[in-house]
Amino acid sequence: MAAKRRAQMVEETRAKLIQAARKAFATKGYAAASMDDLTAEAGLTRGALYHNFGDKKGLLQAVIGQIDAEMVARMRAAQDQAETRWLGFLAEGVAYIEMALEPEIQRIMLLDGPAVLGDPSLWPNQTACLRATTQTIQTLIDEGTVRPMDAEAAARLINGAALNASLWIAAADDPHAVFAKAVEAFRYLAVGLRQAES
Amino acid sequence: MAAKRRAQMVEETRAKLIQAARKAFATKGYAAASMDDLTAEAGLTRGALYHNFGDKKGLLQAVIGQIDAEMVARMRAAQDQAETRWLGFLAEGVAYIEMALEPEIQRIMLLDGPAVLGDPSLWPNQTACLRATTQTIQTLIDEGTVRPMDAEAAARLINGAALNASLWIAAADDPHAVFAKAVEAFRYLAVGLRQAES
DNA sequence: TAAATTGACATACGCTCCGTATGTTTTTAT
DNA sequence: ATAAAAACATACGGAGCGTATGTCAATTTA
Repeated sequence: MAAKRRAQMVEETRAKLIQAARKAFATKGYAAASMDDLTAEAGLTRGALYHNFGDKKGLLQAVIGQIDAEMVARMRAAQDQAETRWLGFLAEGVAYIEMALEPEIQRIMLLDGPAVLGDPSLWPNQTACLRATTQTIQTLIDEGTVRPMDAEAAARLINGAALNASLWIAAADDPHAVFAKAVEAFRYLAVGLRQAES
Repeated sequence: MAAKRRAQMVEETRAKLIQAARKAFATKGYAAASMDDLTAEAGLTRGALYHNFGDKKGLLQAVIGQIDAEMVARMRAAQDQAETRWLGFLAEGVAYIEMALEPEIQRIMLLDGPAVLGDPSLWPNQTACLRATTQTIQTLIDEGTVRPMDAEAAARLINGAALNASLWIAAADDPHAVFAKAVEAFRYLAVGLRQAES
């Protein structure tokens, strides 16, 4: 039984560090988050951190990987409960906007992540979100709902539009009203992708 | 004549610092750019920097203000030489994508800027680019080319799409091919904004 | 024009923080 | 049972930011 204790303990400390990092990065931002404070709050020291993640950027990567997985799950959920594929695609976009409204996701995934690790498309995970959107669009192209075009290109632009919408909403005085405007504009934009009726 | 010498010298040192900062921020990134090295290359010390810009973020703001002005000028130029307003709008978007391909703009305006200063919509300048796009869209709405909708919302989503397109292109192995795909997708998206023919 | 004051910039200091190098203890392997 | 290795803590050095203080030129005032 001691054979498993080892790996389990390691997994626990990694989880503790990631959780503490999520909190610190989200509230203070990556640059202002102190590794000493961070590890202390997890009941550890910087030694554990450097042993497990190499450096500060490594820790950020781990945090991003965790959040990314959660985002994909939520996008799938939104898509699955839509009636048609097209509506599922729209729901996916709206779900993305909603997620990007959360301060934690905004700060870590949208602001600090790209600044520290470079463009998300180069990340190890390849931002699973983007893959999900690309796959959805490809399916819509195959079934003739969307014009024949590069699915990844469409996914990237759509994601970018949704992303900026979120940043806008988050900074607004009246998020609710702005959210409505953004979703309306988003639907119009998406319509541009559709195949002209034959 | 000595009355003007003073202000002129100040303006020169500010210009020197901003130029050195543009170079350093663009090549090393904001976080990795050392104020000591930066000012030394301008033939000055950190004293001048803190006196003129308050702190490191202040210097970044000044740099962003300068670049922003240049971007607006280029977008206007692209729009002015188009035949119709609608084509001018598309040209504006393409121009934005092209500009965002430049490493300096990408690093400073798109990555470090938002991460350090927060969302661009909260910047003092209010990113003049966005204003330009909003105004263009509003004109198109007024003349009936574009559906009645919130012009700023449309501008933000369009800008976001163009932005992500640029980041994608910049990270690609074959930028030229990807650029073509991105522009195609961009045009389709934009069509979604157009008024249905009556 | 001479003295005083303000402004522009340089120098010096302390503080925080990151990364690494070196221990120390517990587990795994032989 | 002893050697090796892993997990984590402790200790050290270096870099960088911001501030406080100093200095010199330029502008103002008398």
